Amino acid sequence: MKELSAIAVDVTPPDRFREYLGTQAKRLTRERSIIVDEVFASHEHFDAEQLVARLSQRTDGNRVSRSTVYRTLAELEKAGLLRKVARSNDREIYEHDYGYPQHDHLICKKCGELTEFQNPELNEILQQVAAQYGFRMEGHRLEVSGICAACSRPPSRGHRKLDMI
Amino acid sequence: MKELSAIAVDVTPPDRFREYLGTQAKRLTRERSIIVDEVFASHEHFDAEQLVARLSQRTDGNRVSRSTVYRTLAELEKAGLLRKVARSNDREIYEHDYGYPQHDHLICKKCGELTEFQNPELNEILQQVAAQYGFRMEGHRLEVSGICAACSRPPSRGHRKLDMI
DNA sequence: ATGAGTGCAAAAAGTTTGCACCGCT
DNA sequence: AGCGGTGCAAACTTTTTGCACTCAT
Repeated sequence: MKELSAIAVDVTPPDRFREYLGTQAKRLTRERSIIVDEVFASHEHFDAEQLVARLSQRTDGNRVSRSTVYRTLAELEKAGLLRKVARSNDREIYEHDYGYPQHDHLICKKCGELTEFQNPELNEILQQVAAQYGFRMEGHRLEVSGICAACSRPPSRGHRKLDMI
Repeated sequence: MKELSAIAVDVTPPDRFREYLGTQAKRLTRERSIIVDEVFASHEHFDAEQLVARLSQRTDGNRVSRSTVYRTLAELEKAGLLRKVARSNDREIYEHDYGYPQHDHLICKKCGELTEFQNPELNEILQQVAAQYGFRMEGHRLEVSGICAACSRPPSRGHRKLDMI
């Protein structure tokens, strides 16, 4: 995935999660730690199934069940650590929502690549529109679809993650 | 739903659908006609289940099965008559994509209301961004989430379609 | 101890599909 | 005739949930 650079963060994701859980009288269990570590090991977009695949097949003591993955993803979302960015192949796609700048995505219809981009004007415009409708904006989700640069040069058959039939 | 005004259309949806079907060696059956008529009877956002409910309970000769509704929605999408605008309550929400201006939506988290808005600058910005990344933009989906004007005045308990628990 | 959390299997919910029959062209 | 379309029920996918057991605090 093409990504923007990270922002300096004072508190690490695990810390922030613990913090959030504390306010909810919830516990930071071994399973939840494993999940946070795995999720924040790299700034990749992912879906629940991919995470389940990685965590439920571990043979050591770090295995986590499918149910717990789903339940924890929901907590991480509430904690502001993750957010759903898009939906692809009938699955919700998650990304880090902590320690990274606000941004939107270009989604290639051919290879599925998600490219992040930032545009300050965009938010200004949305603020204006919301104000105009008396709408209290809390967030947005913008997916620009089309064909990415790599896939636009067909001769070399550059970039086809989606060849899976 | 709050909506924008219609654009003058030369060809009616049924005509356009027939046209499309022709190019695909497909047929405009009685069932498909019933569905197009129902779908374009009003400019409302809807999901498959709502359409199924309306069409599968008819007692006269105009009943259409669930399968056919799903299959035809897919055709209407390919024909450029409908598009998925959002996902609400785990269902895809459709709207007319023919005879109506391009626009985006404000989605109220409380009542679920979809409000359409138009902003020319938005598209310009996306064009620029796409160009910058060598991305061939084909479309976009923008959902602005927050609280609508009606739901922002809680005392009167104005507007709560989602009170369904 | 005590109530939150986990894993499992079963259940939901939305959507898709195999198949036998139907009906345009 | 031939092929596309329909309806039904069963299958599938992703996500959620009931329950008995486990464990963090």
